[in-house]
Amino acid sequence: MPLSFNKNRLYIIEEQAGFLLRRAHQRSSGIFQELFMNSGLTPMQFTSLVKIRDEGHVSQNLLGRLNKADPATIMGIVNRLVERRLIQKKVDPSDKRKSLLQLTDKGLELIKSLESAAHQVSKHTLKPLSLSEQKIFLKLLAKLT
Amino acid sequence: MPLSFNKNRLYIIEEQAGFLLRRAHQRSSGIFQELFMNSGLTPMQFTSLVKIRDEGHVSQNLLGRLNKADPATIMGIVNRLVERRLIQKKVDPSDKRKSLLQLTDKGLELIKSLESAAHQVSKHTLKPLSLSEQKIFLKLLAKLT
DNA sequence: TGATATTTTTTTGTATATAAAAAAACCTCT
DNA sequence: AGAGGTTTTTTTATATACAAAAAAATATCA
Repeated sequence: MPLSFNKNRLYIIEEQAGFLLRRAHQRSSGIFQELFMNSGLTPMQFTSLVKIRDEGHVSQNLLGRLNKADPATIMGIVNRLVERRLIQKKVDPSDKRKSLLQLTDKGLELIKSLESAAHQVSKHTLKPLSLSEQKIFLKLLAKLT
Repeated sequence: MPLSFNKNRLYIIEEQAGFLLRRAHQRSSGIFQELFMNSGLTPMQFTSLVKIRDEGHVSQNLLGRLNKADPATIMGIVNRLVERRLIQKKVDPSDKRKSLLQLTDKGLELIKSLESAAHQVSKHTLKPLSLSEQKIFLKLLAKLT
C-alpha cells in the first residue's frame, strides 16, 4: 500500500508554501500567456516595458533591481526586446558602463494596446477568490515579498 | 519628471498578483536554497524524491502530473536524480513505454536527513505572517492553484 | 596621482518551465 | 489481425532564474 494512504505522515508536499506558490505562479503565468498570446510578450517582458515607460529611461541594472531580476536574467530580456525593436539601448554618456534603455514608439504603442489585457490577467488570476478575499490575499502576499 | 511620481497611473506592476506571486516564489526558493545548501538539491528535486517515496514507485509521467511539471521538465529532473544515484529508473515490464522510478537507499537516507530542514523552509517562508494570517493565506493560496 | 575597491555589463554554466513534434508501445474496434 | 488513435518518453527550441567570474568604467582614498 503506497504511503499516500497514510494520513499521518508529517510532510505533505501539497501543503507547503513553496509548492503552492510555485503552482499559483504557474497558473498566473498561464493566464497571462493566454491573454497576451498575440503580443508575443512574456510576463517579464511586459513588466519591463511598463517599468521603462514609467521611469522614462533606466539603466539595465536599475531595471533589473526594479523588476527583481538578476543581471544575467535582465540581460536576456533586454536583448529580446531590443531585437524586436520595442526598446532601444544606448551607452549612457555620463557613465559609460551603463546602458540607457528607452521605449521605441513601437514599444509604447504595443503596451498601450495591452493595458486592458494586463488588468484582465490580474482579475482572472484572482477570480477564484471573493473580492474581500482578494484584498486580504494581496495584502498578505505582499508581506511575503 | 518620471511617471513613477504619478500616483494616478492605472497599472502598478508591484500590485499585480502575477508580480507578487513571482516575487514570493523567488523568496521561498531562496530560503529553500539556503537551508538545503549542503544537500545540493533544488526544490523540485526534493519534492520529486518525497513524491517517489510516498508513492513507492511511479512512472515518470505520473511523477510529472503529481508535481505539476511538464514531461520535458520532469525528464531533466529525473535525469539529474539518476545521475546522482538518488533514484533508479527501469523499464516497466508491464508497459514498456513507462519508466519505473524508485528511490535508492542513498536517496531515502538523504531525504530522511532533510525532513527537518524541509519544515524549516515553510516556517521561514511564512514567518512575516502571524499564525492566523498564515492559515488564511495558505487557504486562499490553495484556491489559486 | 595611483592603488584599490565598487559598479555595471557580459559571459558561462546549471536548473526549471513550456510548446511542439517525433518515436515507440499500447489500446480500441471493426 | 490490422488500422487508427492514445499514452509515454524523448528531443528541440525558447525564456526565465541564479551563481560565479571576467572586463571595463568609475569612485575612493591614502
